[in-house]
Amino acid sequence: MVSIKDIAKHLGVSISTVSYALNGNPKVTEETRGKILAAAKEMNYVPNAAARTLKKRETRIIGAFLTTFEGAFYGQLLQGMKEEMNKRGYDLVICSGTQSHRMLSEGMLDGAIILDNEFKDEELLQHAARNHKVVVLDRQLSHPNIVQVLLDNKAGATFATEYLIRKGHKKLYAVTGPEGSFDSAQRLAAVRQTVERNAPLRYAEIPGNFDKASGEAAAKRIIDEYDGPAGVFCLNDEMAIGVYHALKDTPYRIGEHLHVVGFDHIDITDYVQPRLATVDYSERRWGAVAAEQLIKLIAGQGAEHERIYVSLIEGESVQQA
Amino acid sequence: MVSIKDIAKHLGVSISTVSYALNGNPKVTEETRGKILAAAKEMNYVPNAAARTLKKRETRIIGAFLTTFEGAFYGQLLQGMKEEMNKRGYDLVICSGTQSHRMLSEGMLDGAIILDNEFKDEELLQHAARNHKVVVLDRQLSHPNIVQVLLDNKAGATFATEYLIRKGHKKLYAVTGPEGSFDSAQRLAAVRQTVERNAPLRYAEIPGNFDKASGEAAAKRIIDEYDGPAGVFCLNDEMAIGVYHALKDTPYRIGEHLHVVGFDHIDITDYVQPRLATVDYSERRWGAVAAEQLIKLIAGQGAEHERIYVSLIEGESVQQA
DNA sequence: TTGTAAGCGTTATCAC
DNA sequence: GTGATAACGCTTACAA
Repeated sequence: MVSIKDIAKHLGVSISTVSYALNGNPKVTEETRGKILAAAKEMNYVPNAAARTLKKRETRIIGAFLTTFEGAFYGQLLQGMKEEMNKRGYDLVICSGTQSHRMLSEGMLDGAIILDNEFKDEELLQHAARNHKVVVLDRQLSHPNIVQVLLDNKAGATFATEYLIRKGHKKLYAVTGPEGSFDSAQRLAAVRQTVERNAPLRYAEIPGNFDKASGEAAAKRIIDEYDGPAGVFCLNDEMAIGVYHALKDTPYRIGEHLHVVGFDHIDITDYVQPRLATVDYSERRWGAVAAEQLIKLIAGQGAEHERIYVSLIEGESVQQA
Repeated sequence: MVSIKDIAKHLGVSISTVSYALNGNPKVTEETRGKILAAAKEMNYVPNAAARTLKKRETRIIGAFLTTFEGAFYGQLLQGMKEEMNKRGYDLVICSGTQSHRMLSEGMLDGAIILDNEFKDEELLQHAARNHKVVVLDRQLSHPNIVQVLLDNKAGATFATEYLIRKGHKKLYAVTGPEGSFDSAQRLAAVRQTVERNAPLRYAEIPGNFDKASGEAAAKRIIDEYDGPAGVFCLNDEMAIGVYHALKDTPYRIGEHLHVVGFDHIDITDYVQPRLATVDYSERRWGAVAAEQLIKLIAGQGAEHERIYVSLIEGESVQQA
């Protein structure tokens, strides 16, 4: 590998001159800079990130941590992050799994955006305590080096539940997310509150997992105990799609027997028949805001907790009771 | 930041002893190792990746390069890669955009998997020439440091086209991918060959872009010139979904006026009505094989070009003509 | 304007 | 079995 030392030797200048020239330091004359740049190109010089990082203690790389790469969910979010980071001279890499946590602790990343509830609070706090910067998208965590950018789950779940009630439904189900999910917990709390406010209503919760399979399972249970039309709020769209799937080979129909609302407005919701009512928000914006706040945090400019607003999209999956 | 030097000082041993202990070198006695490990934990020591990389010239991180994070496509593929890499002690990060190419050239990555046709052949060859290892999923490239793991596009496209023909369709459309796409080019070539073999047929190509919008546009054009049922092979599923969307508010029906086949078997194909016929393959396997070959390449064990086999999934989107 | 040199945190080679 | 010490490639005072 050719290093600045090689260039220096080749040109008979010192390595610091080469370094200055390469970094655009105005101390070096246009002439020498030109020569050095030409030699660098000619010799196929590429800087060594490890050496630079060791010295400067920054990589200009941000990591986004996801629980898994699977699922139709994250595209726009990541794209929003990436564009925002690139604009500001940072690169984004996407990581998943416990193994990858070392990249954070070992200093390969200038900051992290967390959307992975398997990442332990404690680990994040410890990381923050080492003066590293973190944005969390999936929990509340109080530390000067941590900023939250959270969905307005409460508003979304309230909209969805009120929508079912407004349409005259007196029997409601909520299909929940997995145990540790912050989003699920927040949404569920809002559902309960709304249900109480509109008492009396029949209301039951079915534990789900945010995946299609658990949506199907929930649908089966609902059918089993069917005694008239019911409103079903799946706390995310994937599970709602599971409900559609489960009903396919039964006499039960969405928008007639089961009135379904989802959450997330994933692509497929616009394509299923009948169209799924869901809670919408801009994934892209979510990502962009998270990126923006993280960079502010890194730059030492006061970053602030942010909330991403949501809205209800009505659909034919819910009809008047 | 606490370094091995600090630990050494704290314990009154030399830094080399600390390094040996931390790296499990059997030279150091159990006793000293124990002390050192305890001190390291207590002092909150974390190794510095930059320093290690500078010295060892390896990161044990692999990068997968994508054109974009958007689209419902890559989840299983990446998951397959990740699991395979983790098994072998490597980490995977996902990168996108030209900016991120520096991570490759600057040595932050031990290898790369490329699925991004905006990545120039020339750049990859140059990288390979520097003795870096690359697996390409989206092109053919001949170099000892480059291995191809490609979909069997030819088989898939042939299956799809023959399926339409077998169902009695005499008027066929192919909706293509973007200009530079290797997959699109290969699929299209197979379609043409199959069409020729089954002459005479009416056959037209509509340029697409592998996204929904271009599928919708294609559908509009097909409707405009409609003069009887037609078979439409969309060279990927996303465009096929676009066709579904475009027909929604028209009198034309999938499986009646337009008989549609896609490619990729993305999740949504199982959920749309009528179910979309498509070409299936194991994304997960594709990722796993790519990872496996890359690691072989890095280890200097003869890696080989691989082909990922595909199969046709029939669907109600195609009916007898 | 350019050169010298220290140092970033490791690993690894060599003595002891 | 342990300890000095020289690298790895770069940035950046400071000296010339």
